[in-house]
Amino acid sequence: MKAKPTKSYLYEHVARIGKALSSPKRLELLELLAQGEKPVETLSAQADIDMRLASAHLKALREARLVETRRDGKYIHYRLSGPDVSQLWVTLRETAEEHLVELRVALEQMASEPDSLCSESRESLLQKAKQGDVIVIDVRPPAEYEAGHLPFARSMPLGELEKRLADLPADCAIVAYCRGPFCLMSDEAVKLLRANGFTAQKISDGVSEWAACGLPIETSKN
Amino acid sequence: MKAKPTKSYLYEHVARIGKALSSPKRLELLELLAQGEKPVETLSAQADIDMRLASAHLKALREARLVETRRDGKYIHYRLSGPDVSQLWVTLRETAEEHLVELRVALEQMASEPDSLCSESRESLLQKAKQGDVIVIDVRPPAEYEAGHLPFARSMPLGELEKRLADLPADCAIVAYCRGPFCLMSDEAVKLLRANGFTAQKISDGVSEWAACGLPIETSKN
DNA sequence: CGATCAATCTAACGTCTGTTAGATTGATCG
DNA sequence: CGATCAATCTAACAGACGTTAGATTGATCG
Repeated sequence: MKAKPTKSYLYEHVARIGKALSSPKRLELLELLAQGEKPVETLSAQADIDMRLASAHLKALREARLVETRRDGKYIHYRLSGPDVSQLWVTLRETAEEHLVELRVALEQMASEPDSLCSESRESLLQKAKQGDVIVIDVRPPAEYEAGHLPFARSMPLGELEKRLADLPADCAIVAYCRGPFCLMSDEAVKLLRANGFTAQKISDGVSEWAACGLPIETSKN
Repeated sequence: MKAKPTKSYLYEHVARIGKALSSPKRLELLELLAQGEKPVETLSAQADIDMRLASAHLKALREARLVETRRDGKYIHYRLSGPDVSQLWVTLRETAEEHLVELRVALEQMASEPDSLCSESRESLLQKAKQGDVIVIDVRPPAEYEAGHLPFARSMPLGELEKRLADLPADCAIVAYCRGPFCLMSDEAVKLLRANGFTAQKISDGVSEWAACGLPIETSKN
């Protein structure tokens, strides 16, 4: 006769996921991975931590089965182990924003371009983008754009934006987005665009938030 | 000039929520609270832990703003600070079930009545319950039923079920539910009902899971 | 008032966790 | 083959956490 697992055994397993989500660095890595598969080196650079520390945190995430790995020569690429992980991150972040006032305050203080948030609904924005009434630009690194981006969005990495201003129509409203509400790249983009006479706004959504409410995501590579 | 909070400050706040979800006992308390407001004494009894330990864990949950308190005489009642907390618990549990094989295996092993899971969709079950084609019974304690239950469900606490078998029609299919997939009460109910000649099945949903997919919840007290 | 009881507070303990830094593995490439 | 580089492993430390048990608060009630 097999010993039946106890009830607390079930909660212990769920707590494994909770533990994985209990470190700020790991959450930052998760959000970066939500932008697409990346090697450890890139992750440690983008999260601004030592590669050995990044490796340790990624090991913890892997043991909680939230991420998976793929070897490619010298590089080991990490990716989320499913779209539900990205959904979990969004739910967790939204719950934090809902209940922690300090977080909402901090978010406001960090915005260098207040009042730049596009007030439109996701659906109507999608419609306008389709009709060409607005230009939606993705200011993340090209690799992240290729891994998945909003429909009708053009890749316009923040680093190259200044050089490529001429590619944008001066008479059309521009809406920028980046990795999500915690990412400041779209904010920087709006600042730059406005300084050059463009009509620009941002949305706080990243691909995770967009996908979390059931809207489609496009990929460029096959 | 005010010092702007850094980016990692944002993740630290989200990690506060993650930390709160990183302990098995706290998760158990959260699930109990998802059934409705309860005093510490009840929580510690139902989670089978010392009241002082329960109090410590509840303090951690309160500091993460996941629960709130209300004083009523000698008793301090705890409740979830919003429906999104219950939603977060469901999302966390589902992610764990999706990615942790050990958890799925343990769940199967713990069921004393396998193959008792009702295969119907939530919507069609709701429809049948409305028409009286099935009897839906809520086998949780009465207080939890009163705090919120599935539409058309009858309160039939597990402890009183045996005495009240006569109240149930012998020719009608019965569907039992309890606190959720981790709760064994509905399983016990099915066992008891079948032993007495009834046609009985269970659903793994509790009110949290039911509400999480947008279906309505009824309350009895005003 | 003093007794009772729910709940929290405090101190103590062993354990776990995040971080750092050095050593090691494993694949690539000249 | 040795050099290089990505990534992991290991050891070590300080700090945080879960648990236990005794002391304390705060409300009720005879």
